[in-house]
Amino acid sequence: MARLRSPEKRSAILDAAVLEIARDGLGATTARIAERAGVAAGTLFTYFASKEQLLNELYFELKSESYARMSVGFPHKVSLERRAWHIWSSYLDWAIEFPLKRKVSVQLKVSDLVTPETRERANAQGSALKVTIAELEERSIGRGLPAGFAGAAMSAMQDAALEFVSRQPKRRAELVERSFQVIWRALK
Amino acid sequence: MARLRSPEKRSAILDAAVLEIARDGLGATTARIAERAGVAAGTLFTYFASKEQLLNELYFELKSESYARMSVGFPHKVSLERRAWHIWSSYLDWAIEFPLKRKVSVQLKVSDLVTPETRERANAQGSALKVTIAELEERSIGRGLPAGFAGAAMSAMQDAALEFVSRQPKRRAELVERSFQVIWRALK
Amino acid sequence: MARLRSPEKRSAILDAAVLEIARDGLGATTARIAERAGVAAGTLFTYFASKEQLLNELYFELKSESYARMSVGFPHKVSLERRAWHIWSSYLDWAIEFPLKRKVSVQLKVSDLVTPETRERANAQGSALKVTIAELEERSIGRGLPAGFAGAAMSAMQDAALEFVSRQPKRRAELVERSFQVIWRALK
Amino acid sequence: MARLRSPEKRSAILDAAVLEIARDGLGATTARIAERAGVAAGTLFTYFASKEQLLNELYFELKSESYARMSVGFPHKVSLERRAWHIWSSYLDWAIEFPLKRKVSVQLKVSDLVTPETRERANAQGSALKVTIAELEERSIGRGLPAGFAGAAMSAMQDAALEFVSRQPKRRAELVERSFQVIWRALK
DNA sequence: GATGAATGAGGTTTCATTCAT
DNA sequence: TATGAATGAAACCTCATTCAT
Repeated sequence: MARLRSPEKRSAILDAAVLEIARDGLGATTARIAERAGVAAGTLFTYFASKEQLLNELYFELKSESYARMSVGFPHKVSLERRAWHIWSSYLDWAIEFPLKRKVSVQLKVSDLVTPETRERANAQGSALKVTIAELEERSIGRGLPAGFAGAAMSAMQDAALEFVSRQPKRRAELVERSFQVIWRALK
Repeated sequence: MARLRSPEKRSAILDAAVLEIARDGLGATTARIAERAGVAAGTLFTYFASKEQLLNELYFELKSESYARMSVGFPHKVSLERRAWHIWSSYLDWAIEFPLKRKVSVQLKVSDLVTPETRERANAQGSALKVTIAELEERSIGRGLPAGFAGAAMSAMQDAALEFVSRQPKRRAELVERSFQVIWRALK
Repeated sequence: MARLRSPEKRSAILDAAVLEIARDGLGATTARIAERAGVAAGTLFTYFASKEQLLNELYFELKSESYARMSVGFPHKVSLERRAWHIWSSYLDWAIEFPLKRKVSVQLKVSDLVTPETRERANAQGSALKVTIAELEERSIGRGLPAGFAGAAMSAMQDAALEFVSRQPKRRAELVERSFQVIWRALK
Repeated sequence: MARLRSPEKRSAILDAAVLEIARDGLGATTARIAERAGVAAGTLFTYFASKEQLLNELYFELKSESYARMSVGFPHKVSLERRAWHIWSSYLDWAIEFPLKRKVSVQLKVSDLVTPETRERANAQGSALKVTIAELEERSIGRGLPAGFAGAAMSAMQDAALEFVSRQPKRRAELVERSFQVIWRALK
């Protein structure tokens, strides 16, 4: 119930959780997570009050991490297409580099263990991208689609693209680009 | 002759599983599933050898059902766009009508409990749609995208669309149509 | 609860029980026994009221069978040593010929599932051998050993001998004879 | 440091197992064993990975204990007969003193739950007795009996003797001695 | 704070037995 | 009588969480 005596230990637990959940699903045990993190079973609970809380924090961290990646070097002053491309490619880079993190992120997203509050906190992280997303949204709305649809569509299409990149890693650069062309044609 | 294994009981168990998994995730207990199905705890195991097998069969059934819905009244001889529209709208109709079934289907898809064999068997069900999908595929391939990408993209975009339909049920018809326009523009 | 519509079926169940118990111990399931016997699970219970009763009857049958083997061709009018040798060798012949039956018989003997009544009924079968045993007993008693000791000692030594015969089947005849010499020297 | 695994608790579980198995056979439940040992059901599994393992360790401990008893005060430098007598009487003392332990030991020996590895480990304990046993063996081998037979014969005869001691406890000392005379006459 | 043994509710699955067919 | 699906108690074992050390 206390907090953060050692940030390294906290990170170790979260990293271990990714590996264990990737292997065993959300049923991954706290005991195994702790063991892989190199801490005792009980220690886990000094950093996270419960397994559910651990899972929520993990979701938040993963989302934060991917948003951070998209924000790095974000080109604020270029054309909408160039900015969309930045989002598209930098997210895919992250997802390709850390496939387990992405896998776990998806599992958590789909599950009911992650609370609405956590989802909201997580989404709030992407502030750097908001202007760009907003511009895309306006176009969508202009076509009668609800707010948020453009972002959801991009995200969905990225999931599809990732499937194929993971099967043909050598065509990675090409696939990332071509798939962007598809979504861009859809949204522009 | 003794009592025969009844298809109704099997269905009751599968239906109950949908409700319980929708509420509790894949951790839903066999005891509760059995109870909701109106059978004894042990009876569940005369119909499904294990919980894992139950889950696999459930995935298969849900996929079959959605494919069946798309196949009903499929217009084999109309334009590609009209056929794509049929698939688009009939799947969304099913998903909107049975939101829990779709939710559970997604949970199962993401999980590792569903074996590759089951996934393959399930996919093999959609034969009626193959010609149409194949035509869409050809276009994708023409643009340097791998086989299967068009189908995956449609499926991903449908997931996105569903989010919004569930939030604004009254705009259902409109949203289904507009979102089709988006994906069609992307793939055509 | 009824009885013996078909003696063949009864035998088939008992035979199947031997095989299953030899493999799985007394925890062998009635379902598997029935299956191996070629009858339905429920049928077993028209021949034996309960698993416990089946086990008791099985013990009785196995004992009867081994006693029967010892009684066949029993030489009533020869020397005590020759009669003891008949008992010794004919029992070992049976045990060597049906190792699973002997194994199961031992498991049952040691267990508490077999009631005193069954044990008594079973022992009562060996009437043909009584005169011989009685003569051996007298000698034992003469030496201050209690009634029954000679029989028990023979039986115990046979168990020991069987271990070795099963490991070196080729020396069977020799081992049977030598071990008899050992016990005979002890009891004569 | 956390609580350490306590040898007392381990012993308590093994002791409880003896009592429960003596009463209910190998089907004795882990829950009851734990309860009688005064620990929670789950605790049993921090000391023994599974019921099967518990049973194997129990067999080993019981064998060790009886070997230990035979080794105490073992007279290495007296005649073979005197040494054999020591083994004979000290084992019977142990078996008479702890009839349930002996009963359970027999049940385990007969069952297939005890692995060959455990049996071997258990037998390896009796090293102090090896010289004596070896001398007895030589005599047996001299008479054409296989190695190990003398030990098996003694053991078998002890089982027989125990039956009678348990029925007539008052004649204990006498029966132990007389039965030794029987086996000694057989083996000398 | 860190540890890991202890807890005990609860999970999946088995199985002897019953009973509708 | 024979069948085998149905039953539900109970078995073994797991695991999130607590707490003595």
